[in-house]
Amino acid sequence: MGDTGVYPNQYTFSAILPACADTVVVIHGQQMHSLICKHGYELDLFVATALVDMYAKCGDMSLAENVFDEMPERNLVSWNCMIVGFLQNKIYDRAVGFFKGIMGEMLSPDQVSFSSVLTACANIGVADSGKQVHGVAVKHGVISLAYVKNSLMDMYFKCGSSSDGTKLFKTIGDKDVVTWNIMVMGCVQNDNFEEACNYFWVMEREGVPPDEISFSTVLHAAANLAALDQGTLIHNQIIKYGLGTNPCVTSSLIAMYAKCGSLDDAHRVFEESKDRNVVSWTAMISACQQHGCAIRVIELFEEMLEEGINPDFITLVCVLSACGHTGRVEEGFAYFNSMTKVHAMSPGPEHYACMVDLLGRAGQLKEAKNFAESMPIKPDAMVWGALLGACRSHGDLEMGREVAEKLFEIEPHNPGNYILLSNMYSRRGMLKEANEVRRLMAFNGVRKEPGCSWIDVKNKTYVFTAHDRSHSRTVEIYEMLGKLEVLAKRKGYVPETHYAINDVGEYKEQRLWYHSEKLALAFGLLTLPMGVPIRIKKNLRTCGDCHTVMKIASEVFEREIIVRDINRFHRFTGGLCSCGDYW
DNA sequence: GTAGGGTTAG
Repeated sequence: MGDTGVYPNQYTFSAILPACADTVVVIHGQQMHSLICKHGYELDLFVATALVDMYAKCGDMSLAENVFDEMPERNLVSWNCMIVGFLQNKIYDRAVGFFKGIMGEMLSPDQVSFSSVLTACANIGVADSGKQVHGVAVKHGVISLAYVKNSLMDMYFKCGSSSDGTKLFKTIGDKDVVTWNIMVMGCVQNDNFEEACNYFWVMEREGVPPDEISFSTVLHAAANLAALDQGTLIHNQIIKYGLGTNPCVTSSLIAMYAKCGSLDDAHRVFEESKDRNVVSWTAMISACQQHGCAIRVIELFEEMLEEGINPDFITLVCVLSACGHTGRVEEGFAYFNSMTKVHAMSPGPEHYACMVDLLGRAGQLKEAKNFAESMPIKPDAMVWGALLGACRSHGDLEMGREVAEKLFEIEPHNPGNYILLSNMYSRRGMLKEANEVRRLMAFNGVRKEPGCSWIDVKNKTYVFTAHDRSHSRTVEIYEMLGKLEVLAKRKGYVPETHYAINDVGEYKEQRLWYHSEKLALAFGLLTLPMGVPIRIKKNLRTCGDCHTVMKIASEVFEREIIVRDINRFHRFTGGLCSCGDYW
């Protein structure tokens, strides 16, 4: 255009600016901005609004605000662009501020303003301002508009008022797929995974076709329930709706199968997926990580890089922790350094925690501590938690105590830290100190979450707590455990009594023997036919003693036993565990 | 020219 003697006008600039925004490179936009000034269109309402939008999309809200401030006149779209800009740049309180600004002018907010500001409120996470916006929306008569009511509902769920969210859901007559997705997600956020699945099937029955977001959400719920049957049913629906190759859906499928204990199915989905992106690769990498296949994690990561796909920060969490699992200290450091040097990422607390864990596991406790203390960002609970875990594994009580003190300050309500330190004391026979830690825990009002395990037999779920005697086949279960005890002791089993710290003497040994996962195991041995794997799920980490017993049971009964605890899988066969005794 | 729901981790 420059050579043709034809000059761009305001329409040209309004049309070209969105393209600059799409490149998300602020430099192009700034060049265009200079050109606009040269031609004298910077004060034009439409051009300036497009400039605001462009700067917002390029992530520079201060430049966007400069343009906005210089505008001689602004319409509702200009204001909305500021709200959306702050929202997309995660500066939520300013988005709310600009919403209030609209009402200070003689303008009336529209559904764009409402749905955007409600999303900002949802992200702030406190219902106060969201509730006020609710009132304003009612006054402006926009409450029945789909975007507004959906955003409002989502705001209530994200701000912890799920009863308000559910109430709103029930009043919505014309529920679209987004309405349903928010409801399913609302259940997931409240850990009501079964209810999440139920809502999904109701939606399906009511004839609302699920989209990829519906599937990834409900698969997340099924994964959390470790419900393979449910997950497989959902997979059938995915195929029915033709979303079997959608990368977002395949990522969730891979994660679901992995979390339900079926690495083979996860792998099959991954192999069959054609357009893989960083998320689906990471899902597969993480699946291997959860199943203790650290070498495969590193192989997959290298394959991914060869295919020219850039990792994200979650990929690196998996890779670094795989290096830690296999004692690859040098490789771990090389990958860690590659984050800044090759992948242009700055490591987050998670990555530093992985490195502390890596050094700690390798027995380099001093180096691990130095690493934590010389981090460029302030070490958080995750980092100190990794170091405490290492102190426990290597029996460094002195450092453990020091680190635990820090953790008690940073996160006084996490029971895990107290239990870890207390167990370190009792392992050394320092029962008085162990009890003191327990007392401190009680003093701070912290309670250990009661452990429970569950097992599915013939489509029914049976839940066990420690010492549970509520099951109708309790007598047989305890008989089976007695039999197992004899066989285990014959194999050289010695109870690892430091895992049951509150008790003393023989009683202590007994308490250990009736942990929930052992009860579930006994029930599985009784009810499931040979050749069928015994799948047990636990809400906490499994204890070392149970881990030992599971290994022995897999050998003496010739059974495959799969225990899914809070953060990983243990697959026991022939006296060995897939985790390589590392978890 | 502006808008709602999520995917991979520990």
